[in-house]
Amino acid sequence: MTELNPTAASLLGFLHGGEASGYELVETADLVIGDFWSLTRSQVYRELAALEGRGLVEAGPTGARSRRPYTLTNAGRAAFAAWVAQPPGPETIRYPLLLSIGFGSWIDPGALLGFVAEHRVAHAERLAKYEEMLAEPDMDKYQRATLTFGVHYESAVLAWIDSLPEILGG
Amino acid sequence: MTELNPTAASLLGFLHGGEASGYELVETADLVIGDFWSLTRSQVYRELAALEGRGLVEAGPTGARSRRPYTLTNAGRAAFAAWVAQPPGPETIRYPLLLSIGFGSWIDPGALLGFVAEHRVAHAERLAKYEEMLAEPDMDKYQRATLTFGVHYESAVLAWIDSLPEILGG
DNA sequence: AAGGCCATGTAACAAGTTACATGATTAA
DNA sequence: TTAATCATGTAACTTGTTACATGGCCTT
Repeated sequence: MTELNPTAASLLGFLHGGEASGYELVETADLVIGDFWSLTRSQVYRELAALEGRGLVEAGPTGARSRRPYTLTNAGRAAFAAWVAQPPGPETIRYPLLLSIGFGSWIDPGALLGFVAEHRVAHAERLAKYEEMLAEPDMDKYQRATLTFGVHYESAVLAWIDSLPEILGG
Repeated sequence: MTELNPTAASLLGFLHGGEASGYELVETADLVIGDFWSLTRSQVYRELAALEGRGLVEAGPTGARSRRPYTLTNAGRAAFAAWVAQPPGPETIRYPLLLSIGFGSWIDPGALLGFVAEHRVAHAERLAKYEEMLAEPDMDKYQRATLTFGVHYESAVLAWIDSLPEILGG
C-alpha cells in the first residue's frame, strides 16, 4: 500500500465531515488549508480518482451537472489514521520576490523597491484577515493554531519588508 | 518567445559568473537561493537542455566525466534582463506541519507536540546559520537582504512554536 | 590496481498548472 | 426565454521528485 501524499490525505480528512463532490472539496480545502497547502481543481479530481481506485473512497450515483459525491470507506478512514500518525515533512517555500532581490544588482533600484511595495500590500491584507478571523471567540483550537502561524508569518514578512530600505538603500 | 520560468532564469543569472556545468549550477543554486527556491538536479539538466534549444545558452566541448560546460549567449543575457525586469509572482508555501496541526484532533496530543518539538530544532539551527552568515561584514547587500528574510522567518516560526502549548494545551 | 567515493548525467514517474468543455440554474 | 453565471469536470502540458547509471578520481 503506497503512502498517501498530503493532498490525498487531506481530502480523506475532509471527507470525515460527510460526503462531498470534488468541487466542494476544492472549496473546503482552499478555505481551510489553502493558505499553507496549495492545491488545484485538477489535482483534487485526479487524487479522488486514484483514491477510488484504491478503495479508500466510494463515489455515489452521479447527480445533476454530473456531480459525483464521494464518501469515505473504512479502508479510507484507516489510511487517513495511519497518515496523520506519521511525522510531517519539512516545509517548502518558493519566493519569487527573494529571487528578484537576490538578483537585485541587475534591477533598477526604484523598480525593485516598487516590487517590494506592491508585495507589501498583499501581506498587510492577509495579516488583517487572519487577525479578524482570530477575533472569533469560539473557534477550534487547531484552526486557531494555524491562523496564529499566519499572523506570525505575515508580521515577519512585513517587518522584513520595512527593514529593506535600510539594507538596500545605503 | 515563451517566458522564462524562475528556475531557468536563475540559471541564466548564475551563468553571468562564467561557464558552469549542470552539476556546478545545482551546487551554486542550492547554496545561494536554495533556502527559498528549491530545485533538483534533474530540473536543472532539463532546463539547461531547453535553454540550449532556445539558443539562450551554449554547451562547450564535453570534458571528463561527460561534463558539459555551459555559457551564456547574448540572447540568454537579453532574456535574463527581460525576466528580472518583470514583477515577481506571489510566494507559495507548503507546510506539512500545519496540515498535521489542522488535522490535530485526530492525533494523539503528545505525538503532535513531539512533531512540533522536532521541527523546532531544525528552525533554531537555520536561524543560527543565518545569523552567523550575517555576521560577515563584507557581504553583498542583496544577499544580506535575503538572509535577513531568513532571520525574520525563522524567528517567527520559533515564536509561533513557542506559543503553541498555550493555544493547544488548554 | 582495486575499492570506494564523487562528479556528472538520464529516465521514469508523480504532482501541479492552465486552458478548456458542458450542462444546470438563475436573473433580466 | 435567452443570456449570464456557476458547478462540475477533463485534457494537455509543465514542473518537481526519485531512483538509477556511469565512468573518472583518489587512497591505500
